[in-house]
Amino acid sequence: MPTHHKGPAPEVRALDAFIKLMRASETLLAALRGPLGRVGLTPGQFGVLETLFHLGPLTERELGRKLLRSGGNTTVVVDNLERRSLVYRARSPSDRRCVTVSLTPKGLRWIRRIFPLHAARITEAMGALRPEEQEELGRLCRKLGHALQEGRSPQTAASHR
Amino acid sequence: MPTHHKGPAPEVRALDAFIKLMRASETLLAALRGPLGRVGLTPGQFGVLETLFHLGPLTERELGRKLLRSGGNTTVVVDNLERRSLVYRARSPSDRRCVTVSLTPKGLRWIRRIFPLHAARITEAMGALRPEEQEELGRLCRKLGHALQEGRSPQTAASHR
DNA sequence: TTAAAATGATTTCAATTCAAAGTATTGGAG
DNA sequence: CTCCAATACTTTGAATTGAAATCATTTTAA
Repeated sequence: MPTHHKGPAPEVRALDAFIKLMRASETLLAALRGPLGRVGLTPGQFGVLETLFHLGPLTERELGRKLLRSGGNTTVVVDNLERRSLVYRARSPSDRRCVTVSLTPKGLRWIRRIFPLHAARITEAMGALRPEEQEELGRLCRKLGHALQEGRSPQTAASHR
Repeated sequence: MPTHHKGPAPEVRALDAFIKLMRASETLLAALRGPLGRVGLTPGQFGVLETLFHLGPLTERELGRKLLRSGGNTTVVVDNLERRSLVYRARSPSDRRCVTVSLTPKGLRWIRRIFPLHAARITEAMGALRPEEQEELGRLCRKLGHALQEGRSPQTAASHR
């Protein structure tokens, strides 16, 4: 059930690939939401914890940029994690505009416990593709994503580096 | 900036492909949200209009299934479109539980005008990949998506048939 | 036929999300 | 030094979401 659109071949091809890409990512996300929800985390919250886990404390701005989320959204998600004592904020002494977000000991324990399960689930899901296929998929997505960021958007903007 | 995770090679490979897939689809979606927003439509609303445009009137259930959205969500999005007189509901006479959603003349004009622009924008974005690459990407995503739906989820579930 | 189960839609609730406006802080130009 | 623009974050408003509960209707089974 690809595109139901009639038009020039390049357009049909592009729409077709686009729809399949969207469906795959939505289906994948849906498959992960269930298990994550069962431990009481949303994908957004998990993303924050995971990023802090792998990269260490970050400012909200850096977090939002890594996760491709707007600033306003980042604030809210961090709010919700802070309410549950999984992360804490500390205003930077050098630049008092910045807020550094860090994992609490509780948050660290949490993500240490959850992440392996999450990784295993992703590995299982991606197992539908052979190793070379996974690599090729990654390569194509990376190429596409990078090309798009050269003509980027306002607030969510991902300046490189 | 791939996975920052150390682990068995298959796991690193899967996580890496996963992240790139997610980023590509999110970046793509972000690139389309701006223009769509400027004409006053959210991606969800656009999805409903487009689906009705290409497939004709559908029940809410069918709509939700096509768009991989929960029933509750479908109701709300259709509510919002109905408020703007872009679609209308009609209870099915044969099975009075079902509600058929159709485009109004106004909705039809709207989607006829918007869709070509949207398609052009997608075509342009996907232009970052060569034609064969687009096809390969589509193939891989389709394979992945289909495999996932064999072990699906509850309410959004995509029962085959 | 009647009771129970299943189905389609809706409502409710909490969280996410973006955009846009607002606030505090910093750093630079005059 | 004093504004002023840029930066980092927060708030507000509207829409999207999924999950779970509810209601009406249909179908099935006893």
